[in-house]
Amino acid sequence: MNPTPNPQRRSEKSHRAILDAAMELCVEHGYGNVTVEAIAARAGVSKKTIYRWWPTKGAVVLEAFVELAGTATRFPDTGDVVADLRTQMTAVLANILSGPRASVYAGIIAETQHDPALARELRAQLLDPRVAAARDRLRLARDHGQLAPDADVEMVVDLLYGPLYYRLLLHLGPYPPARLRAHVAHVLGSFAPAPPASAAP
Amino acid sequence: MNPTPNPQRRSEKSHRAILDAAMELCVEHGYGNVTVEAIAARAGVSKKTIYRWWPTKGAVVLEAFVELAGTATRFPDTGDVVADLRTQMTAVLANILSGPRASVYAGIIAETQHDPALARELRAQLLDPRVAAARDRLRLARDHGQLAPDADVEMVVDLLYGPLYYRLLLHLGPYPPARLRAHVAHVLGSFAPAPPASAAP
DNA sequence: AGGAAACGGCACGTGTCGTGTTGACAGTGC
DNA sequence: GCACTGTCAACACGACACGTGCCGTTTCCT
Repeated sequence: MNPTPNPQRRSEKSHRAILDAAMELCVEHGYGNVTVEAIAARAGVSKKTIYRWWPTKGAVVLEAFVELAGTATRFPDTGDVVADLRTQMTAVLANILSGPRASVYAGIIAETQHDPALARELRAQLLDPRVAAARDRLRLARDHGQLAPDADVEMVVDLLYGPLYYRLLLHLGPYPPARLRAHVAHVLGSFAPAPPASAAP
Repeated sequence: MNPTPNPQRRSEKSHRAILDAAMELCVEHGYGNVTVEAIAARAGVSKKTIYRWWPTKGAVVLEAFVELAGTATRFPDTGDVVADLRTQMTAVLANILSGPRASVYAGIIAETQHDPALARELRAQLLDPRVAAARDRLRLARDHGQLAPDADVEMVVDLLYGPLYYRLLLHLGPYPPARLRAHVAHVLGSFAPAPPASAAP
């Protein structure tokens, strides 16, 4: 079933051509209208070669996406949480959650709804590392007194990123940068440490 | 192309059987593993009959879902926004965003990523009315002084519902009821009117 | 009562999938 | 320098679901 081909003998040229062709075709025609045959044709590659290294079309496009997204979504640390989160989320919005690649990303997420293996890959390669990094950055801010000591970082991440995905996947319109600024400011402000001595339930 | 069949002559028996069969099969085998042929077979109906009244499988399942969801997602008005929102969102979570029907709903949303017509139907029949109702309820609360006068109700809705869809569609685990309570309380608390005379940017 | 129209049953052409087979080619080891 | 091993492109194939067309039958409005 799975002869596990030898990665050392893999043609890096074909590998690159396949990833490039997959991303190009998805941007041009939309994720759902791209077939494995079309990717193979554009890459000048046999369909068999694609199936040798990836289980499905979704896995191919996911790898192309991970590669693309991996570069521009790190969390800076200038000492100001609000500014740093705003910087990172602006980059995420610009590169992934809006523009021509947003619908491709949405297509991958759609595919994970009926492909558990792809869902695991999406989490393992894209989501989990970034969520962990976001939590780390928020914990750091909490330790430095920029967030309330009892702030639930998991809830913070949900509140920061949830609405972005919600609007993307439910076609509720884009998230303009100005709105993103207000969004980040409000969420983090709602977890600010109490200035003197008072608490609101 | 579209002879627009006469709704008055429609067989209500077949109509019901199709919707029931569609929902049953989706819950049993998962949205993605259900075919129009299977729905027709289970309903004791010709495939042609389904295609006469719906353009795609997604439209059939969406109608079944709208019918099911329409009953238990109204916004009560007891005077207490926090309690009312918690009540409504608990119902949404119990009936739609968790349990056996959650993955069916996720499957429909997935399909909208490459079916613009279905996306419009989803918004028109499910999302827009409920979002509008939520905004109305929040504006009422704002008028009654339970929310800050400058509270952005659109942002409130995004913060309330965004994380729920985010966790569903990205397979980040369910939203336990206790967490939902804390979530609603925090979000609405973050828009509470300032008690004496102070403002936090 | 009559006729139009929706109905169930069936068969068909299409497109995509994922696999199988073949012969050409490139890297490694003796 | 030569055989070996495994990847490569090319093509063919069966399986499956889609969406449509045609049939004779049944249902319901006028």
